[in-house]
Amino acid sequence: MMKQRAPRSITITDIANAAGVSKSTVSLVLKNSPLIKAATAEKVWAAAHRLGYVYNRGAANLRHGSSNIVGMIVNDLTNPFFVELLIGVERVLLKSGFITLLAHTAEDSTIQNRVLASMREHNAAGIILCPVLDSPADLPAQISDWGLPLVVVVRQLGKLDYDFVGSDSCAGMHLATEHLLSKGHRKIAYIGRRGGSQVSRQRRKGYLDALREHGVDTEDRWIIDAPISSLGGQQGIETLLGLDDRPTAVVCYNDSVAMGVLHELGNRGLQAGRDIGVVGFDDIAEAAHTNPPLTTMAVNPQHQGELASRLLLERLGNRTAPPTKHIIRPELVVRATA
Amino acid sequence: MMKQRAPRSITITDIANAAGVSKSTVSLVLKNSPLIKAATAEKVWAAAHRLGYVYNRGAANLRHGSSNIVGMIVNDLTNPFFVELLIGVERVLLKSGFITLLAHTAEDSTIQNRVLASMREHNAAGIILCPVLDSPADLPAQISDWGLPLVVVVRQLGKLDYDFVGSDSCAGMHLATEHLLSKGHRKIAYIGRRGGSQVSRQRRKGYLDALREHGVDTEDRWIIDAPISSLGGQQGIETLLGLDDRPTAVVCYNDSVAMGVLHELGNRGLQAGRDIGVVGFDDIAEAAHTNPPLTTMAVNPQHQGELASRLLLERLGNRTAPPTKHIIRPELVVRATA
DNA sequence: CTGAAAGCGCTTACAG
DNA sequence: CTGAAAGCGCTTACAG
Repeated sequence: MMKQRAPRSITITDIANAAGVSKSTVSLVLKNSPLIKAATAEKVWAAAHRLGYVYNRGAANLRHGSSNIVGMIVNDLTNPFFVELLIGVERVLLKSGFITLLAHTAEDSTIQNRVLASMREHNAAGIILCPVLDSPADLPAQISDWGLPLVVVVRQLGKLDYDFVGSDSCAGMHLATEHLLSKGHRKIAYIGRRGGSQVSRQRRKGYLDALREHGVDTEDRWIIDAPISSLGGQQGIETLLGLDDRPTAVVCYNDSVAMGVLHELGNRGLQAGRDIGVVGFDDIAEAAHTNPPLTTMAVNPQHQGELASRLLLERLGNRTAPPTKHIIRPELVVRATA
Repeated sequence: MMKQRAPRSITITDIANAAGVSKSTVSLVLKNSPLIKAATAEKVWAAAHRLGYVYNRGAANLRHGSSNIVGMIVNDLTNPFFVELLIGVERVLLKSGFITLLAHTAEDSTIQNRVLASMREHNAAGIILCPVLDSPADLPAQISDWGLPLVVVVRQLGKLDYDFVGSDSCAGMHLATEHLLSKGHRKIAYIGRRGGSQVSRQRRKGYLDALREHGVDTEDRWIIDAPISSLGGQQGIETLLGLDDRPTAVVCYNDSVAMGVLHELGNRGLQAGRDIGVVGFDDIAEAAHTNPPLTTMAVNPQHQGELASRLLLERLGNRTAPPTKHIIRPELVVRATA
């Protein structure tokens, strides 16, 4: 393999000279303009290939003041939910001729700000943002004021006056809890974040509402404040099992938490579905392959990713249309844990 | 929130006018050149902030013929191994002022080619590539010939005459198999791809070598050809359990496969570690939280990602240095499954 | 210490 | 149907 300093690259001027036409003509040919005579176009293409021409998208972007780069900002790639979301986003973007500038904030708002600034400097065509937990409510407005088309995913920030794709956490948890209720459970615990984000509050609210509507009491001790992760699930179920008045079922903030619960149950020789009911939220791909397979609420993250990209693409076409919201209604997927 | 057409953006010319200096001076100030008098610099910064200036990195890149975009091409984000790798890559790149253009090929070489071309058009500073399975052996040479600095990760392609970060699959599987041997197992199966990539062959070779060296026979039927996924693991162990002469342990191509095995075992009321030995490969984060916790070979994907970025950064600084290879030696992590 | 000028590689009116 | 010219926002010698 030859390693070498990148030689001065071939430009449309080189092609123009080689083909005996003007730069303008070359430019027109490259974008398949119908203005150009077929014979001329052929000559130009031939020269371009012969010279090994590579289109310089940066230069073109500078000239016409736009770009085909979309910034995707994700807070937690450690959670498969967001990976599936990303895959959905990437797929439709690529198909539409866009390319994805990815940033992972790891729930750190300093990184989020830095990354946003960087995407702005790179003149991104638009942003798909899954904001970090403590994002200011006016972040969407701010980004819009920069002139950057934006779609927010998963986590709502303040009032929904921007394009948004997410799921109905409250309705989902309501359904999940009712499923447990319908299976005869009356002592139903919850593992998730107590305070914090809208999503957290909505999910807990769905759980609480369902219990109340069915006249079922809950113990405050059964509502566990734990990190949103497999580890959080482990700790949560550990606490619950240590109680003298144990719940018979538990609804988990999401599948990651539920997987932690399943794991800890397994450690203790207990089995979800037989010894204790467990339901998750998200229906990530692994949920079908846990042990035992997880009953959960499907929100189709990949589809949400696709929706988000399409929304952004539409927004690119019409900057002044009123904002669109896609709120996925979660669907119960009954497997073995409840 | 005000939605509006992006107004003509503020440029250094605007700042120059506002601050009463020349464009050249503004440019120098923006890059903190020591040439400029402090008082002048201050005046310029003030004007820049007042006007809400945003640096146009594309224009700068065009002018000085470089960029701070690094292309990262990943074949399977569905496998947490690659996500951890990506996180490592992203972290050091961001810290060094670079930004990651991500592409997910989903093991499709058409997408890989398209994405490579796109990154070239975007004038990426360099590429970190985890190639799809059927990539041509001369792909690294080709990319280098384009003048694009490259580091290949995980999967070696042809001869190693390029920067590379990966792990020693053969040694790793050798260790994994010896661990099982040391636990008294003599009937040891393997679940992975039979043909295919270098990595596949190396892993199988490590397994076979270890058995041979210890004078232990294997049955051809115990070497299962299965997809590299949780599902593949399920299918593999299903086949093995259906045999009249069952193995007592199984070494898995990677943790995803092992997790499938664990799951299927659970379905049948069997327990890894007690009823059958299981060892994985990669030590992804979940491996510590499977049920039971997975014994596996640690190769620290996040660290590999960091190494890859650093290698690329070094390569950017010196295009002619001889290629560097980092081959991680896998380490046995004994947990509960063997 | 600062400014005038040229140019990175492209596109876009405008002529003809 | 094609070409000459201007310009996107920046940086880089070169003067002074």
